[in-house]
Amino acid sequence: MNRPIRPTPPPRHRARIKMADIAQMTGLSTATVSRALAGSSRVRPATRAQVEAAALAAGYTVNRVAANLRLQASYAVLVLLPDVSNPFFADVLAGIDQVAHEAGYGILIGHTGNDPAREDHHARQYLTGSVDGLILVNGHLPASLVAAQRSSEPAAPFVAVSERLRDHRVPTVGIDNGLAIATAVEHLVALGHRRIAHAGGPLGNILTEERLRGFQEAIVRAGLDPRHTPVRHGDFAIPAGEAAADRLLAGRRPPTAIVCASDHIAIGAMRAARKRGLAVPRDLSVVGFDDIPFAAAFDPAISTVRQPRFAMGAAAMRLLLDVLAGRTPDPDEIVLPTELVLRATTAPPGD
Amino acid sequence: MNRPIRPTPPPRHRARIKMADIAQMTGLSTATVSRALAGSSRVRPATRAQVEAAALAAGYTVNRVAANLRLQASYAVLVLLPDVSNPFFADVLAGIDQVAHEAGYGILIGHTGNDPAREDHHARQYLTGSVDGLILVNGHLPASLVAAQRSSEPAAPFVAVSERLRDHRVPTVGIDNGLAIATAVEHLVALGHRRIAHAGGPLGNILTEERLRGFQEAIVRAGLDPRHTPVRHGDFAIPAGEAAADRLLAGRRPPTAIVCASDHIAIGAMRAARKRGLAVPRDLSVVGFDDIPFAAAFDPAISTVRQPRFAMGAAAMRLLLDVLAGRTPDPDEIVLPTELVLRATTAPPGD
DNA sequence: TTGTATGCGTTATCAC
DNA sequence: GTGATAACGCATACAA
Repeated sequence: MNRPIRPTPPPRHRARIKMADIAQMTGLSTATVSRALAGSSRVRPATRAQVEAAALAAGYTVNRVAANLRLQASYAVLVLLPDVSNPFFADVLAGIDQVAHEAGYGILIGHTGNDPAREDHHARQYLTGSVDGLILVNGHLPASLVAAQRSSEPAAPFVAVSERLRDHRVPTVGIDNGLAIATAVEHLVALGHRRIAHAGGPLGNILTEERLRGFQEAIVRAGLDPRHTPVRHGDFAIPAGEAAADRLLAGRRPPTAIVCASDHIAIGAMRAARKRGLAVPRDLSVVGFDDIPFAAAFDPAISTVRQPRFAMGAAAMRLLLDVLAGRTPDPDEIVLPTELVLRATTAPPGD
Repeated sequence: MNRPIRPTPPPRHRARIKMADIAQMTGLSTATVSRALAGSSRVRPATRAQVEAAALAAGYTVNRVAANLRLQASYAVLVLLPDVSNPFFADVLAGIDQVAHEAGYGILIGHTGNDPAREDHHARQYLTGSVDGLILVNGHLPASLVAAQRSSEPAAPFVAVSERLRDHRVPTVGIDNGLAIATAVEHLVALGHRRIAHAGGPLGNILTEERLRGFQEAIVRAGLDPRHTPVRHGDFAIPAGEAAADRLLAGRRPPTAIVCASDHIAIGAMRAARKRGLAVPRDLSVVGFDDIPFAAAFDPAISTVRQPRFAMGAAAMRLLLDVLAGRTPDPDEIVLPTELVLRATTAPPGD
């Protein structure tokens, strides 16, 4: 049991002014003050103005905690991110934020660092009142939610983005990873490449598996010899890409193109190529995945698979709003289209 | 007045189990259940075990909203970020997170998008109970906090990181921007550069001004001719860096080195150089600022000023803990050391 | 060691 | 259109 630690005794800084104070100042009841502040139509305009003036003068703001307790809702959702620094998430967040804002919801971001304990902590902590729902971005299903979801009870208020959850029926928005990779492979094949490698993500990851399968199927469809289409796995980061490419390029007949599972991997692959004196794209073509902002800034600018990040976030929030409103989302799995962005890292094979 | 919009009526999904239920299940009072769950020493071990078993079986978790209302504290802090995607913030967050975690606090992240309205919204919304304090990272002082801070009242529970707040006495942790830039200039001077330019951040920004001043003072100290040390301003992003360098390099006697106010600006500057057929560092030396993760991955690897991001976050959280504990932080302005990281974008001038 | 009762600051129901 | 009051779920002072 992880027991809440209560650290320092909470020393109040300055008695916060409350609704009763405003009521007293205006000579009204808290009921009327509440109604006026909430924008109820059942309060005389003059009264409302008076209340608003008093609140402004006193610097009063409704205590959300008390209101939430009474309302049994917070109009806020928690977005669980494994790693806030990943530029991939920025636009997803923006999409979530926009839809949430329009619907009168606020968003909070929880950083889990891929730590299941953190995920669980956040989920437990905030799902008991502080937020109305959860959006899981590329994360795992917090353990405390698994139990709830396993039973055939009404859907808990959460949805997943990007990474489909294994073995759980959770509303999800994502992309067709297999198709996206296949598009990249087909582009390289059309360019004349016959020895195409894949630098994939971590094994065990669903995205990795979908991309790997898409790669292999595209290779088969193109009639390429699987012996010349090697695959290496690592995580999604730069060093892993460099390591993967190091090994991929070390063979007797190295690939002329590498399809990567992330832009970071692509950057690592280009480092490896450079070390060997290989020029991109002349000696080696590289395709990334995600189209992070840096992809276009890199030298050479990276050809990559663009994910509709903003739309993914927006769709996820809409899904969550459905769940929160008690509707069962239909469809509950949304697949958004990707786009192959051709820049400067792909060219016909040199030899 | 921005009146709270209350969107859909909050349909409860499933009557949440509460402490009274656990009390009933165990035949104890809610008081004892509460004590057992809170880890009070004044409860018999057997009783505690019984309560924990029941809670576990029922999947019960304490309702934080109710507890917070009662405790008048949430043991959570809100970190306000202008832009979650900026890789600069990741380590700062990690530093905050670690110290917070050790002290029994949780952190929530608010994304403001540099929108004062958002900042204010977050500040008001969450400072009324949902969180105990605020950490402003590189942001502005939310309007609703300005009033509180202006008066000579006890410090409101918030601190600032990175960007010093103008005209307000707020505990702050940052770096010596002027010194940092000066170090870069001195390095270039030692290399033999005499025509050094500065591609700065947005005017009006405190960081920009400190860096600019540091640049100019270092130039004077080195005895360089100010006519050969031009300055351009833009925002901190890549395109601005490219534009600035475009103009800087267009003169009759262009600079042989550019000191940039961010790594992004440096990347933009290198694009501009490339367009003109200038090789970095042979024809142009470039120094960035921040040492974002990409700086080392870039080709060529960027020489840059490293900020102690993790330490900055950790120090900020410690400062906030002081304020939350009712202590007046001393010192209330912490300046952490930077480090010039030499990589592959600086060399003696070519001509 | 445990139970009873009260209040944290709101909002909603019901009177008026 | 406004006021009194109960209830949201929990933690603690006080009693036992």
